[in-house]
Amino acid sequence: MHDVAELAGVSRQTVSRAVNDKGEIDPGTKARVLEAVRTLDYRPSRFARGLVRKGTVTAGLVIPDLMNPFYPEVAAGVLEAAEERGWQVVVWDTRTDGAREREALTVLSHQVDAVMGYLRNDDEVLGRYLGGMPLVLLERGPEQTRFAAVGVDADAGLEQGIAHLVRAGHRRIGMLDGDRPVPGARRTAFLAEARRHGLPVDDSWIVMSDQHSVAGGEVAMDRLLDARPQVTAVFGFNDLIAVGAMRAARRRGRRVPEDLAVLGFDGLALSELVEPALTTLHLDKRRLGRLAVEQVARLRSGEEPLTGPDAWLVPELVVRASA
Amino acid sequence: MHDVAELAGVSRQTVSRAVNDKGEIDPGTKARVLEAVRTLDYRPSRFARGLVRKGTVTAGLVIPDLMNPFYPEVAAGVLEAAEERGWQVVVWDTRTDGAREREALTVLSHQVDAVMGYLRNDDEVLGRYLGGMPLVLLERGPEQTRFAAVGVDADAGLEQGIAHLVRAGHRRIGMLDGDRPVPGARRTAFLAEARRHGLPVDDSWIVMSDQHSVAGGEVAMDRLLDARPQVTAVFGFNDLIAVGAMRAARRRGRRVPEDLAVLGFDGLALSELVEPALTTLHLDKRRLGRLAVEQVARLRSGEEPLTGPDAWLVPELVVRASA
DNA sequence: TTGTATGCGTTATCAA
DNA sequence: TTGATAACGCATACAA
Repeated sequence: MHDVAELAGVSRQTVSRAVNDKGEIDPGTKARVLEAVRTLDYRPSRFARGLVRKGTVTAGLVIPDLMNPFYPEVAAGVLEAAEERGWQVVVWDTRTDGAREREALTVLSHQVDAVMGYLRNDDEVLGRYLGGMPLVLLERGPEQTRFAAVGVDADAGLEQGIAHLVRAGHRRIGMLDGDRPVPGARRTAFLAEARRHGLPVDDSWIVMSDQHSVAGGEVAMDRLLDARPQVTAVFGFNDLIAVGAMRAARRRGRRVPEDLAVLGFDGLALSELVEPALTTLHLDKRRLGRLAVEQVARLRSGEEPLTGPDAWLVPELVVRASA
Repeated sequence: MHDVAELAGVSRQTVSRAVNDKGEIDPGTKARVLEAVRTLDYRPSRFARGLVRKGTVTAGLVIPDLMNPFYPEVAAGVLEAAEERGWQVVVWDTRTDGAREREALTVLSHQVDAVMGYLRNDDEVLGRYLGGMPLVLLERGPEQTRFAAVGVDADAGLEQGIAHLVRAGHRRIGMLDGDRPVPGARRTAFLAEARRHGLPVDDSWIVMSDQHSVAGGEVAMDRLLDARPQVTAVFGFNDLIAVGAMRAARRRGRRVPEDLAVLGFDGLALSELVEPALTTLHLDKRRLGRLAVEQVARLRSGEEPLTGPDAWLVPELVVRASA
């Protein structure tokens, strides 16, 4: 800025006026200044600006895997709501790696005003890396964290899902669980519903899929079919895993849904496109993202964050051909 | 910071030391300072920090639609490469809206150090909104812009694609084009290849799909089948449109690939999951994203940006069941 | 181990 | 219409 002022033969203050399109400046000098700006390729420092002009809000969004179509949709909701508030969003993909997640927090805690995201590290670790930064957790049970959170009501979802399967006559229902740091709410809800319906189902009917992907679902389904060949229906942790289950089952000669019913979770666009189309517990992922932004806003304004039903979206059973 | 220093009974300098984990500080005072930090909920201003510590780089990434699985994959590449360089990325979803895109540029030009993305506005407009900010354009032809760019070699792709269809005996080949601000390279390449092979194909065999989505592809395919019922193969602007084409064709009683061969573009994960699996011109989208980051780095360092083959990825024909 | 002085690049205030 | 001066909040060099 100093150089520009010198080249244009004015003070730095006048440079500021020209660059920011203020009034109170002679059109001639303004042109001269802008000319100097161009020749010197000068651009104002965003830091100096931010220091003196308050009001720019930047939030961090941490997600495990952009390749899983679930997260882009949540992110779309976040970006949309952030834009409406005039916020910017720095996105970080941890590729489901705890260490990378901590790195993300380290960096973001210095560079943004609040963080939201799917985080695997536990409260204690998060607190250490956060340094007082407001945090909104996605998808962590209300009693599982001291931070503000938004998430999914797995109980309500599985109540519908299992009831649907049982209504269709299934009793030997397996589950392909996702690999999560905390014992998942979906698994817990699955077992609770199984018990409630008196199904002959316990932990041995659950197989972990170490990847939240179609490939992971295929592998897991192979294992489930080996361990529990008598299974007639399977609930997938998410749609990708459920699609993998369908593929593995069909590869092994089982027809879907005749020999094996498949129920997914999330309601991805993909679920309508596979064959047979996937019956799934559909979630409003975009709304989840918007809700996260609202929680951040509450944190920032000192309001009480949302809790209970307001912060816990209920999935909706969408019945298609697979179950 | 001042308040913290006062509460802890030290100078601001000592606060800085405590907060930044420097040596040269008595453990006792450090604890006292951190205590004060906590009670006052103090967090350093990222602007003041940035002002004094150089080196934080933030890039902007502008994409048209996070819901189209193509873009998250590019974004994943961008984030990955950015992380390796220690950069942060502010993501903006324009929802394919030119005005929203200009707003993004307005904001980002003040808040980041460089911008990359899929932009519809033309060079002149971009220049006006950019204010000197370095820009890397994705997917704009080399001769179509004065900015640095990375993209896809549609010619090379369609050469393989059309040759494959012709080899299988197709001559009446239609295209479902995407709706783009500039006349698309894919369309041009499609027509050139059709001519080269002497196919009876011209603009009347091309239908615009106003949405880059499965639904858009369905609608467009309906229109194509109405206009050109004799079509035996169709090339979709992208995989989503191609999948839509398959669905429309089958809905109207045409078998794929027996009655209608379908060729996609992009190589999304989805293309393997639909039935029949989609033959497509597969693109390394993650690499595209990484390349964009490299271009930004070159721009920043004053190096010559990549051009020609280095910046233009060649798609690879992946033959599956649909064609 | 701690404090003082200085500067980072910008805008706001006020005087010229 | 312009310029001088004082913040903005922090970190670095140097002195104590």
